[in-house]
Amino acid sequence: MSTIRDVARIAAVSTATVSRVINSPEVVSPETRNRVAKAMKACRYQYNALARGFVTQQSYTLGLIVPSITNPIFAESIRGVQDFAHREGYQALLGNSDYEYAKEARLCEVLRERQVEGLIITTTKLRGKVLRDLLDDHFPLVLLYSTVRKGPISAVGVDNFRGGYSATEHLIHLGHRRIAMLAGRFSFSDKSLHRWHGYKKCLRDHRIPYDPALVLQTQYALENGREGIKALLALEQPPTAVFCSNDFMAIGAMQGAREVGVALPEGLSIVGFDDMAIASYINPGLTTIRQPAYEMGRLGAEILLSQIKRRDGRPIHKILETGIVVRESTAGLTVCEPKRNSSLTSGKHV
Amino acid sequence: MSTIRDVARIAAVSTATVSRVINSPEVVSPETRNRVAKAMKACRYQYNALARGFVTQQSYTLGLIVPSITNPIFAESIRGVQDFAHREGYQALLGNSDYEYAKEARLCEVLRERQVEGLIITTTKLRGKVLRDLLDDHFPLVLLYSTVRKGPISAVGVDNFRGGYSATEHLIHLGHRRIAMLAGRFSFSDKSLHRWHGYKKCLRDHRIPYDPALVLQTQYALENGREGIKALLALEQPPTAVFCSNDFMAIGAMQGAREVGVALPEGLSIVGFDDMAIASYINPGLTTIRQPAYEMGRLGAEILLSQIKRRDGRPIHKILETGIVVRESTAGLTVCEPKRNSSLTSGKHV
DNA sequence: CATTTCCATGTAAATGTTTACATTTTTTTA
DNA sequence: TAAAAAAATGTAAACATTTACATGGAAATG
Repeated sequence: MSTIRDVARIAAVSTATVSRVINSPEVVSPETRNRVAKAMKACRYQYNALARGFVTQQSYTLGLIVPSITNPIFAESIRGVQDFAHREGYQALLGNSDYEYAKEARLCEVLRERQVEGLIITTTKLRGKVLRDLLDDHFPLVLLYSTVRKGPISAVGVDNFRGGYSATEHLIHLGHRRIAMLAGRFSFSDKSLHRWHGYKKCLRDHRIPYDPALVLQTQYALENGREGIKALLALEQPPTAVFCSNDFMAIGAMQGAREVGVALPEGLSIVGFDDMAIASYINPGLTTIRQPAYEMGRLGAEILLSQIKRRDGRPIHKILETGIVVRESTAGLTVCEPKRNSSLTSGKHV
Repeated sequence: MSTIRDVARIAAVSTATVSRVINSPEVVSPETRNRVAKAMKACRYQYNALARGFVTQQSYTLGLIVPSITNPIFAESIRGVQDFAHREGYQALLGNSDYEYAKEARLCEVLRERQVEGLIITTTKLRGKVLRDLLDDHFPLVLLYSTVRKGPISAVGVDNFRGGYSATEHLIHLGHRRIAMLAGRFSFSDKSLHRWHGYKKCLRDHRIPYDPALVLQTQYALENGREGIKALLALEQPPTAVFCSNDFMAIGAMQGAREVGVALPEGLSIVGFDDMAIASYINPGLTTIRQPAYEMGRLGAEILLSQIKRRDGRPIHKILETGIVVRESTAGLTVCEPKRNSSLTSGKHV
């Protein structure tokens, strides 16, 4: 691979001049500029951005850690981050934590070794060594899908409490009283915890007793929704509606309900969280709480880059709006409950 | 940020020794090793992997370009690439081409400037300047979701022809004769082209006349499937079955069919391609051609890294197996066709 | 015409590691 | 115990750029 030196030799100028035609061509005379351009072609010169980063002490790289790249909601956020970052000349090194704190920690380490200028993390543990170390070093950092609204770390997220509240309220307005929740594990996901708080508060506001048996903590995948709903429907007093911590769980729950013969939405109303693109394409269409995933990523990148530029800035916290999207997976409580229950216990349905 | 030099000074050794305790600790005496370790702690030393890459001329980074990160099938492949790459100490810089050749070209450029040691690309244009340049420079390169089985570029993919053939054959065996295809645009996607060839060949083998009116080229997203199927169902002689170039289109087609009142699967059988995780969770479950997406990514990374290690190696081509996964979105031709048609033209259905 | 200003270019140091080679110290061998 | 071998450490150059500063010549100014 040829270097700036080769180009300089061929064009009979100094390396400084070559560097100048690359970085500020207007400052070098047209003739030399031309000569250098030709020399570059002649030796198939390839610019080395790493070497530049090495001397300018800027890698123009940022790190991005999400729990699961296979979840389209995070994929959208990744797009948001990349779109903004690319426009500013930055690239992103992407990592999956798989909702595991150890992987998150390891990723932080290798990304920092690679001199990322900042990190965007959807963290699995808000009070862990990872974030503390980053903070101690005043390392530019933005939390995504965050629940924090103040404190030293910049963060962008949505109002999960309110999202949980709206979801539950929607179900209550439809006449439901026995409302279950399929929640992500609170220990990995403070988001899920906040949604649960919203759910509980809404029940209380409507004088519906909270029944812990109706709340199941599991993981965020399709199969967890499927198994979770089966467990709930097998209860002595099964729910007539369920609020799921994300759309995967909700879609899993739909399938699980179908498998035990519960008709949707008559036999069970389901609300999800996220509003992934596919939510309006499944049958019945999924009622869900919309999160502006792309926008969250974009904004996260914007905040991070501003933070990188002026490292003394105050932390920024942004809470984006969610909204309930009502589709066909939720319906009023019409069917006679006892009947459904008795048929459920018999284990066969139509 | 403190450097190896600071550590050396504190531990009263040379920088070479510090480097040695980092890279081959066994070669330095336990006492010095200890002293150096302490010094590192003392000045909060952070290893700079970029500086190392600079001197060793290895970035331990590879570039990965996919058409759409929001498609879970590609997300799975990304995971496959990352899992293998990380194990070998590599990181991946990820880029989205959005199925646009210009973006693909631009990404190649910036990734090469960043000294990625190799590229894994799901290309949108097999015979373009991008790949030619890469090839001319003997740049380590692996094509993913590739249709090529020979030639100078390493590639891993599936047998798209056969996939298209199986999908069509399945529909024919169910009794369908009017089988449409919702295809990705052949100009961006040679995969789609090959699937179409499989589809045509299968029709011919079963003496079913090929009707170009039943083949629609569109993009790969949900809404394209939805609109596409509506166009097809509005034909004078609508299809009774449709083979879609990916699962998004198929799921979109389901929704589109529902919207014009066609019952699934009785009124229309649908076959997808990919077998994304959600395919077995929707209703009806999607019959589709399975692609080993994760494995493809993993294998691509493996081939690329082997290529990086010995750059003289012969190109490697791997064709992975697909298989049809039969679910509920396809059914035998039972309903009387004319009846459905007449009701279709009236525009209202149950 | 002498001085100042400006423009274009060159010089050389700096960035944080690794590593071939050299040197010193310790251990083994005869 | 001297010589040889092995182990531990040091020296310094190299990697591809950028950039502060220097330099020389041309244009502008008095």
